[in-house]
Amino acid sequence: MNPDASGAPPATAGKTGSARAATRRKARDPLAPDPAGAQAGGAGSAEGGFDPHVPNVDYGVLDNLIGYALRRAQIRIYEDFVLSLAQWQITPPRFSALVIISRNPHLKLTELAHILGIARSGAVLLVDALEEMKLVARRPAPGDRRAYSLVLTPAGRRTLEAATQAVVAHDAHAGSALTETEQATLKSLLARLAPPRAG
Amino acid sequence: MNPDASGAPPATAGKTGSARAATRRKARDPLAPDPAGAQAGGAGSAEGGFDPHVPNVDYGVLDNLIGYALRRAQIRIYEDFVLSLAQWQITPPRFSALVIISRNPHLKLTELAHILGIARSGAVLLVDALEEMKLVARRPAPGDRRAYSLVLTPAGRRTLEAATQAVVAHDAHAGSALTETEQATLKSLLARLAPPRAG
DNA sequence: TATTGTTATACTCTATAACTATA
DNA sequence: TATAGTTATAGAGTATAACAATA
Repeated sequence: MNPDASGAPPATAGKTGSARAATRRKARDPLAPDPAGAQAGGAGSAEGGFDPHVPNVDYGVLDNLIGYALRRAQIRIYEDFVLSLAQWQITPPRFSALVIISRNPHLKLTELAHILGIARSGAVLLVDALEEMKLVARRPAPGDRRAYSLVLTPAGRRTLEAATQAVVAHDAHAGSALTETEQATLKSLLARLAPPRAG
Repeated sequence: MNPDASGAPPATAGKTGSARAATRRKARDPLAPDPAGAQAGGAGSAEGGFDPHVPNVDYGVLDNLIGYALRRAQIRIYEDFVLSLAQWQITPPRFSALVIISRNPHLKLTELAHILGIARSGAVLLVDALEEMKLVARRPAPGDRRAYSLVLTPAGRRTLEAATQAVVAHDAHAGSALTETEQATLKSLLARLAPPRAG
């Protein structure tokens, strides 16, 4: 199934002495091929590449919905976000993971999964990729030989710093049509949207 | 590949007299199984089920980004949106398609694909599902025997009306913490976000 | 030759469930 | 028995490319 599952030899056979001493395999490359150009509906997003708001089309209720306006804006920004990180082979989930690991070192995989809101199995794949890129390292978790303790490598810190600059610039561009005050208003309104359901 | 590609017999062999007189096959069921409960990271969304904002976690830059606030809000709303349509087996892309077809009858498949921002092949699958649900019909396109003309069936109109009510209610709930004025402000700010890139 | 709808195929992302080694 | 990480498998969504019928 995996394009490189074929002959990839056991990489790091003998590890320092923690967890599974697993035979890490190579992770694949979410944005390497991308023969088309656009990203939104392609590999990176999966959201459904909605809505350039085609002229002379009646969008009906859709145009009255906050949710739809949100979605539209989010898709536009998301595309650009992906592009701004493409040069480092960093996808949005990877970026989030790097930031979280950076600010909360020594998380375990399960904790990372929980924070990112994904399944553990997904976190494994994510960390596999980041580890192969030499940005993140699995370290033995003190006191629990089942677990890993995730940290950024020096290269990871450097890359994250550069990527963060790009992201911040991207975000500034996204909001560039708004004043500082308006941006603050927007954030505060967004935070008050769809209050977490009680049930 | 398709779970029900096995024995599904040719449905409508002889059609009225347009397009391919194709042998339509059954479409699958995006939200029928859903053994878990939550939708966000599951089948419906694909966005990555981010971010319940776990306490005692440092989110670093993420908390300063408009894009991230947007994403967060969008995911929360999206989950709820999916749930509010689940009883009709209508997913967000299906809802959009129904609305678009309703407001712009007699679109061709290719036009629908363009409006929705998806590939033609995806539109085929989408319409397959809606047709099988008896909500949409392919009619011969006058003047072009290659093409179909998409219309809502009576059942499609009824279902769309009910679903629209649910969606509107959902949207009202999503914005319920905001005043009317604030909602208007939010929409206007969103519309000004990430202006379509010139290039 | 171009276009419409279709089909086949592939790839990404995510999830669940079973498995292992620890606890 | 429960938990951490892993692996296998499956399902939804999208895309590209090739094809038949028609323009």
